[in-house]
Amino acid sequence: MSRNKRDDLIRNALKIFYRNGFNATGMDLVAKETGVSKTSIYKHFRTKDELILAVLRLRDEDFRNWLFRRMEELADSPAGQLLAMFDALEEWFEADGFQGCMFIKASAEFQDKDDAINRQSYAHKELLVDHFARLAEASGHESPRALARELLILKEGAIVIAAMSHNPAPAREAKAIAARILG
Amino acid sequence: MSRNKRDDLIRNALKIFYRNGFNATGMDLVAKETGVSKTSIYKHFRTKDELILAVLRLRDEDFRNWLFRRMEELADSPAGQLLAMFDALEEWFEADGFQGCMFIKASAEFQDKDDAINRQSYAHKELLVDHFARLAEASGHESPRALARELLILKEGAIVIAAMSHNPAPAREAKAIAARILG
DNA sequence: CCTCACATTGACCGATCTGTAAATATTCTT
DNA sequence: AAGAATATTTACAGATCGGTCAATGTGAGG
Repeated sequence: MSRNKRDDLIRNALKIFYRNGFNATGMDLVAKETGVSKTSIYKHFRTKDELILAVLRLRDEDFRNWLFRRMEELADSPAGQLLAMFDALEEWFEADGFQGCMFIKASAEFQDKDDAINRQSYAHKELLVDHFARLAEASGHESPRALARELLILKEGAIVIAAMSHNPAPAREAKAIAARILG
Repeated sequence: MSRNKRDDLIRNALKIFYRNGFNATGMDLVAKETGVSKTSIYKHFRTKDELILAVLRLRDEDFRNWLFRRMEELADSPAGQLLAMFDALEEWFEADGFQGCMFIKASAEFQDKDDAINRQSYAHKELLVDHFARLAEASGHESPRALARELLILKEGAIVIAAMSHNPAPAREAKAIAARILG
């Protein structure tokens, strides 16, 4: 299987897991929907967990690329970008197929502290904080790390409530808070 | 089975589902750990989903009772109680067996918009908002509902990050934000 | 003590779970 | 084109899934 086909497999598996959940999705369904037989899948991933980890790596890249680029498109200054994050989130919440944060859901289903899926899910959040902290520092804020962690809390809270309520409003509500702590 | 035994069953099932997850916990395990045979369980709950709904009803009562009482114990004024919520959360995050919010996890595993489990999970959050809004109104705040929704976002964000990172710090960080928007 | 209603049980059902083995296509090298 | 190496498939294994049934245990009323 070429690298390309393997990437297609991961990308298709991502859609299925995001739509259906991890434990609720059997490998038979993954095989059927991706058009790749189970044996071939297991040639490249020793276990279902390894496939999930590969899916989460792809999701991490995709999501950070999308979010950071969108923040740049929506604002010029670092502080403006941090605020614009919530506009980007609102677009996401309104998009077809929005089902909440894949990492929160992965962490919820694989909640063992030492589970690789759990650790990798939190690593994604740490990468977000790193980026927020860089922007906060560039904007001349004192204690950029603390600000970055506060923004992460706002972002995750907005995602969780938007996903549960099927309503994008939490993006604006979180933005209102962010505007106050950024000003 | 007496009402008492039925309640015991629900309470024990709660512990198992909270520790193990919903889809990952089979009814055979529930039967074994509660000491009640599967047939007896299914006499009282027609499906696993109905048992889960009963578990979530109990959790809703338990959690709101605990949180609201703890807020009252920690502060007198309505505004003080809203701020003290984050101290109560910190205690929860530090407690043995803390595994995040059961409703967020239920919503993550049963994400269908029309799923009863999903709707009941969000209903719990709405009850929290109602209480926050009453306190916000009693504290003389303008737009108490908006403030209540903002506090909910802070609370959920703190829970999610605390659960993923196995670190209670988000409680203090969320409290710092709350102090600013309450002042 | 006997009976009847009910609670509870171990065994079981078909479906589905993750993962694998043997057999078949396909591709690459020479 | 021949043969080695690699991909892929079908079929299946053993375990577990949610849920059920026939048989047993139990307690109250006569």
